[in-house]
Amino acid sequence: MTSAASPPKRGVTVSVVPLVPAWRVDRTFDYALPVNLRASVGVGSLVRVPFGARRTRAIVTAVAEGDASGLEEVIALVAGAPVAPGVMTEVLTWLAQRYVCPLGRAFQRAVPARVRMRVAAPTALETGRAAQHLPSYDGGDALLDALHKRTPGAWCVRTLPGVDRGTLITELVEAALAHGGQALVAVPEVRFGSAVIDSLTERWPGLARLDSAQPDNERAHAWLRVGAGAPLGAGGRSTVLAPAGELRLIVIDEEHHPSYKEDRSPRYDARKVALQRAALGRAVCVFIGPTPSVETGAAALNGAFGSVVGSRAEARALRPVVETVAPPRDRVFSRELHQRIQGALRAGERSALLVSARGYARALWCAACARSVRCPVCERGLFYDRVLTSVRCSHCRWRAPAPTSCPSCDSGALRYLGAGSERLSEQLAKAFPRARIARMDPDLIGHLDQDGPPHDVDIYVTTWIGTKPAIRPPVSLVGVLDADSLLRRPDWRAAENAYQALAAMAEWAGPASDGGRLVVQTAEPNHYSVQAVIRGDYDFFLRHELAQRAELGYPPYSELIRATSYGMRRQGLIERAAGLARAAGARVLGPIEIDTVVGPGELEEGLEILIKATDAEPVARALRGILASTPAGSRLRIDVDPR
DNA sequence: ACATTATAAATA
DNA sequence: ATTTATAATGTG
Repeated sequence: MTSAASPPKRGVTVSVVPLVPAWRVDRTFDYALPVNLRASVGVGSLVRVPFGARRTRAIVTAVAEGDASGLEEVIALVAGAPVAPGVMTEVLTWLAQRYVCPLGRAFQRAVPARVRMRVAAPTALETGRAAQHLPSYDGGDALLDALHKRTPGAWCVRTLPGVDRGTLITELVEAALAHGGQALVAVPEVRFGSAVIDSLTERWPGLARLDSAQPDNERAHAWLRVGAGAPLGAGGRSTVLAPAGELRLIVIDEEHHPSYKEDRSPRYDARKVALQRAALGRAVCVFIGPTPSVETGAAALNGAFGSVVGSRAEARALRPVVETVAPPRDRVFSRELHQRIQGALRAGERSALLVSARGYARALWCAACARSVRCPVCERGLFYDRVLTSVRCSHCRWRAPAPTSCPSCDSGALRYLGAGSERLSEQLAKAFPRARIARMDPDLIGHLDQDGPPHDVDIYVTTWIGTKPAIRPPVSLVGVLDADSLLRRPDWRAAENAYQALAAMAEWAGPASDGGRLVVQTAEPNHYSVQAVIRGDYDFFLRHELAQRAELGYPPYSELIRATSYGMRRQGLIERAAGLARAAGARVLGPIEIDTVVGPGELEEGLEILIKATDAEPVARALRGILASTPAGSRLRIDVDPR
């Protein structure tokens, strides 16, 4: 950054992105860099600059020698380590373009909450242990070779069920950092802890923990340590934006997980960001998990990604016995499932039962007029909470004391329909009086911070939230009571999510050789998502799902953008968006009317279109113009790569 | 006529 | 986002 001895004293100009998330400031600004800052400020530095009538923080995107007269001067360097080194300024600029947000909002994501702290010089990582497990995977040696030789590229590692991914990821990091550089590991859902981060911490206690489970200041410190060159950082979705200037490897654990999509602006998909970052920075990007997303599976299939898989024979050996039974009409769990639970109890083994609804009853239904009690706000069915004796709408969160008589015919013949986790526990207690039954649902989950998973239970009753590896007890029988609620969701990803959820349940039940058994209550036992779990065959699922996606033109055969307009001028706004998308060569579905929940019992009316494009980026560029000039009182929300 | 409050414009 | 100029509205 220092110009040696250049007699004609020329100035130094820096271009910066002010951290101002406004469309009016969607570009870089130039400042003069005073002599005293020339040694410490470079591309990626966080600085303070005069901006309008005030001062604001900004990130440097370029440094050039030249005439700097007439420019305002940079006031100071704010953080001791760069927050966007290497290719990060390019990545953030790309992110703002693809995900249609102002530059300042994208660049804000590179800055931690607290930033005024001293950062120690980084210490090297102790590496050199030979990989034990990866070489036994097909393609594992090729991936290790690419890491050693620093051959850039993207890889899909499909792990065997029940395998400890922490060990595999440790082996990847060892190989990548054998000759220096930096690595980042992103994991989903850090709230209940992460086995992967735990094993990385065990191997390298000094790693920079970037996850939100850390206190703000420690997290910020870890972020700056990465900026200062710390070799290894690990954390949640935002880890893909950590300031590693010498990035060699970026790992996305459980790549199929929905938490990799940010749900506030900038609505980025961390997987796409990781790929883009690796491509620009010539790093290796590894997606690892037991059930890769369809997009990633397809890329591994057609050779766009390198592919690493466990042997099919081993995968088959690790699956449980899987049974499907028809959902019983007059009760919650079938005779078959009842017998299986009894069998497990006799053998002294634990069972888990998965219910799709929390609370007591999924619906309140009037036997006199055959109508169910509906939400006055959004007209959906209400579920009944017996503890609070209230009814609640699962969509808009509206709630009220439970009615004692039918709102439409005033009859007192209200029945509880569809068992929630609470009612099921009650029925189980009657059926198996000596069994110890534990219940877990979203209302109870806050209470288990320190306790961890319940171990002294015979039957564990839970909604999907209680199946997360960090909080579930080990079991040998898993019963999914309503697989059809997964398969029939009106969502183009329903089959994929159903397969992934059922495969996770099979993994929980464990191998048949250890007595593992999965019972799935479904009216569609021949659905390929169910069949793929029975066969323990990911490729079977992928083939069938890809055929569907091709037919309907969904990813990976297109990229999606969802646009939603709100406010007085929403009609005109959404039509303008649709017109621009069509002009950019995309297909547009809709608009349809939608209600967005803005508070308990509060809905906002909107109009929504779904855009299918071969490449989302030209469409995003076209839509950018509208966003910068939406009429007052109206809003347009653009979601590229919607979840 | 002047103070208070909403609104728009600009940011090197 | 924040500030500041400007317009709009209210008050004595």
